[in-house]
Formats: sequence, structure tokens, C-alpha cells
Amino acid sequence: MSEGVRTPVTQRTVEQIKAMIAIGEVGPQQRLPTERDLSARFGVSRGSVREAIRTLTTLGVLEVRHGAGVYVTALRPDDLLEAFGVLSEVSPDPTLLEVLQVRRMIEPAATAITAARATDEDLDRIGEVLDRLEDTDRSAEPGDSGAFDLGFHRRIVECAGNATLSAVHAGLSSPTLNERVWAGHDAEGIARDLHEDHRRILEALRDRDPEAARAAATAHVLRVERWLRAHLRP
Amino acid sequence: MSEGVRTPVTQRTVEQIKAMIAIGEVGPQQRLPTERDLSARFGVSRGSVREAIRTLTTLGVLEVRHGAGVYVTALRPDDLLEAFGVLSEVSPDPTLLEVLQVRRMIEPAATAITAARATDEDLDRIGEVLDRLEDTDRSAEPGDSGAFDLGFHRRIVECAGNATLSAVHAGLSSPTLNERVWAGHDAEGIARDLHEDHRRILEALRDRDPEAARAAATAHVLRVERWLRAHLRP
DNA sequence: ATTGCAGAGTGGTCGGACCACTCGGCGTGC
DNA sequence: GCACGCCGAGTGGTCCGACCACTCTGCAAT
Repeated sequence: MSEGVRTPVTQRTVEQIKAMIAIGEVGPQQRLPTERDLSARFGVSRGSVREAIRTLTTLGVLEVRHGAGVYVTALRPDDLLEAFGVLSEVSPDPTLLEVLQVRRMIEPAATAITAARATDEDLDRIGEVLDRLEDTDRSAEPGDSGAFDLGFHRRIVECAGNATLSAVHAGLSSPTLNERVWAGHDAEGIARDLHEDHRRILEALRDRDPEAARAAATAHVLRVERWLRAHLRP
Repeated sequence: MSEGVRTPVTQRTVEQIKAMIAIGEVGPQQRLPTERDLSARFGVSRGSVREAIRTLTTLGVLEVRHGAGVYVTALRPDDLLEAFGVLSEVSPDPTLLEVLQVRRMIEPAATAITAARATDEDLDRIGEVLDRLEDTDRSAEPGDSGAFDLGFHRRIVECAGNATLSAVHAGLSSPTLNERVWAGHDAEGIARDLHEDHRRILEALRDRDPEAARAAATAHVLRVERWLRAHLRP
């Protein structure tokens, strides 16, 4: 007659828990019933409940506190998109180029928005990261260099005031990805160029000039993209 | 002395499996050892192995086939970003606006690229969806209307030839999100406007005019965004 | 009023058992 | 010889019950 397929117990449990959240039985930041309670309520084993909870934890919907209980997260975009950093960890090299292309669509737009609405304090904090980046780069700690570079761009995107945008951007520019892009190349030649790009972006932001900011950001991502394309073949 | 924290067994197992993939012990599409084998190899219980596998399955890294074994996925972007549809399912309404803002950055750029590289066949297939969309909309099946609308935009983005872009876009424009945007409003008035937007986008694509395509796509997303903003408050 | 310490309750892990499904090989029939 | 169908070994899916590790609360001693 009807469906010949039997829905796996665990998946069904995932749906049931999601339903509890959807209908508001438990709201963000609130505590879920005990694993043992859920087990009894749904008529499934505790192990299955645990696997369902783990699924939702991975998705950023739930948060487990050992000894204290299971809680719904704030359900903010950065909670839900945290997972997607794996993209940069396991993707094959050609995908990295695609990731940069997507960044080329997002980052310039975000930089333009920031140019229009950043406060003086925002700009100071962005500039501060840039100073530390160049200091670090002149010394002999190439490891932190990438972290400051990421921080520079991240803060710019955050100033755009869109948490979803920030989360997506974070997923596309994880430390792991950066590391993979520059791995094995000290890239001394290009480092100076990148610094110049950064300075130009900051100046455009200070001028509150969205179009200049967009152009500078585009040029920057494009430079990285071309460099990666050239150094990828071998 | 050293770390006083004990890494949870399951999390450690996740790392170990990821390592197996990273060092190439198992490649994409290949089969993983048995749950029972992994259990013995890592010295942990089978339940813990299963939870680790479930985590990686949720992330799109592994794929489980009942009775047949656990396999590494192709690790393509659409595998790894599939999860991120939850964003549209559980996010609070204000986040939907943010999502649309991100789409406003991505979709115009993608549409411009498509205008530059789409083949005649591509354009025909895009136009076909549009015809079906308008047919459906004139009849009395509002349910499918959203699906065709999504299909129209999805095909355009796919023609841009960037799988990562397609996956991100798919996550930002899931059926669930669309449903939530238009839920409760038959939106007759705006439907005609949207169709006009679509026609304009298609014409720009047929003209192979990237700038016109970008402008038309921007106007379209912007219209949806403004409509949502107006209908969100109450 | 403050501090310290149990105890209860929660998630974390384990082991073993059995069920559901897949797949390959063997046998049967053509 | 070939195709079909059955069946059993092997795999993931689920369940149960036990015990460990951690948190939090409330009571007791100071």
C-alpha cells in the first residue's frame, strides 16, 4: 500500500526534536529534557537519542554540557554555519579556487558596506590589526601572519553588520584554507603586494568611499586568486 | 603537568577518521573499515565510533549505506554544504533578511557571469523553467510556484560553473526559506512584478549582457528584500 | 553569611545482543 | 552454457543495562 520504506529511528528522532524547537516547546538557550526522558517519550533507545542529539549538535542547533544537560543554541547564524569550515579542510585543491571566486563576490560588497557605515572606532580596530600584521611579517613568525590577515578581513566583514554574512565569510576563509593556500611558499614577493592592497583598502574605508573600497577589495582577492591559479598546476 | 582536560573519546575518534582521509589512507568514494574494525583499531566502543561516523555524515564527509558499509563522499562542495540548509529552517525571522542581503551580493555576480558564458542550450533550459513557472502561477497550484522560482535562479547560478557557489547559494535559498518568506501571503500584487523581473533577467542573459544581467538580478532580490522587510514587522 | 562537601542527576562510554539490509556465490532450472 | 533465484555471511541499525565523569544543588560546619 503506502510507503514501503521504513524511516530510520534516529532520523525520525532528529525530526521530532527539531519539531519541539519549531513549535516552541523549547526555545533558544533553553534546556532540553533528559536523554533518558526523550528516550522514553519517543519510545526509542537512549543510544538513538544520543545519535540524534549529536546530529543536531553538529548542525549547531543543540549544545551539550556534560553533567548539566542539553541546550538549544541561540540559533544565530554563526552557530548554524560553524560546521561548514570542513569545506576548507577536506576539499581538493581545485575547490579552493572556487572558494576564492565566491569570496570575490562577497568581500568587495561587504567592504563597500563597511565603508559606508563603519565608525571611527571600527576603523581604528581594523587598522590596529593591520599594524600587527605588518610587524609580525617583518619579524620571523610567519605562522601568526596568516591569523592577522584573516583577522583584518574578518573585522571588515563584521562591520558590515550582517551576522549571516560574517558566518558565511568565516566558513570561506578559515585558517586551514589560508594555510593550504600559502603552504610551502614563503611568498616573499607577493607579501609586499598584499600589504599594499591592505593599506589601500583601509584608506578607502577611512575616506568613507564605498566604490573605492569595493575596487580595492576586488583587486586584493583577485591577486590571491591569480597567484593561487599560477602556483596550483605543479 | 600538561593538559588537565581529557579529550572526549568520540571527538578524538572523529579526528582520527578525518586523519585517515587527510593522509589518503582512504580516498573519496572509497570504503571505510567496518565499524567493528574501527572500534578495535581505536580502542573505543562501537557506539562511540558510530557517533563519530554520524558527525562526519552530518558534515557531508561520510556516507553510510545500510548493510554495505561506510564510504567517503566525493567531497564535492555540494556534499559538504548540504547541511547548511538548517539555517533557513530554524533561524528567527530577522535572519531571513540577512540571508537575502547575502543573496543580493551573490546572485547578481553569478548572473553576470552566466550572461557571459551560458550556451544557447543553457538559456533554453532556463527559459523553460520560467515558462512552467508562469503557467503554474496562472493556474491554482501555488505550492509548485515556489519550486519553479527556485529552479529558475538555481539554474542560472549553476551555469556560472562554480560548484561551491552553487552549494552556498542553495543553502541560502532553500525551499523552506522561500516558504517562510511567502507564508500566509498570496502576494498576488507582487507576483506580476516578480515575473517581470524574471523576464528582464532572462532577456539580459540572452543579450549576453553581464551588466544588464547584474542590474536585473539586483533589482529582483532587492524587491523581495523590501517586500519582506515591509511584511515582517506585524 | 560564607564556605565546603556530599549526593543526586546528567551526559559519556562501554559491552553484548539481536534485527534489518546488502551483496556475492551457489545451485537450480531453462 | 546461461539466467534466474535463493540463501547465508557480513554490514550497519537498534536496543538494553551497566558504570564512569562531570555539574549543580542544598545542607552542614564554620
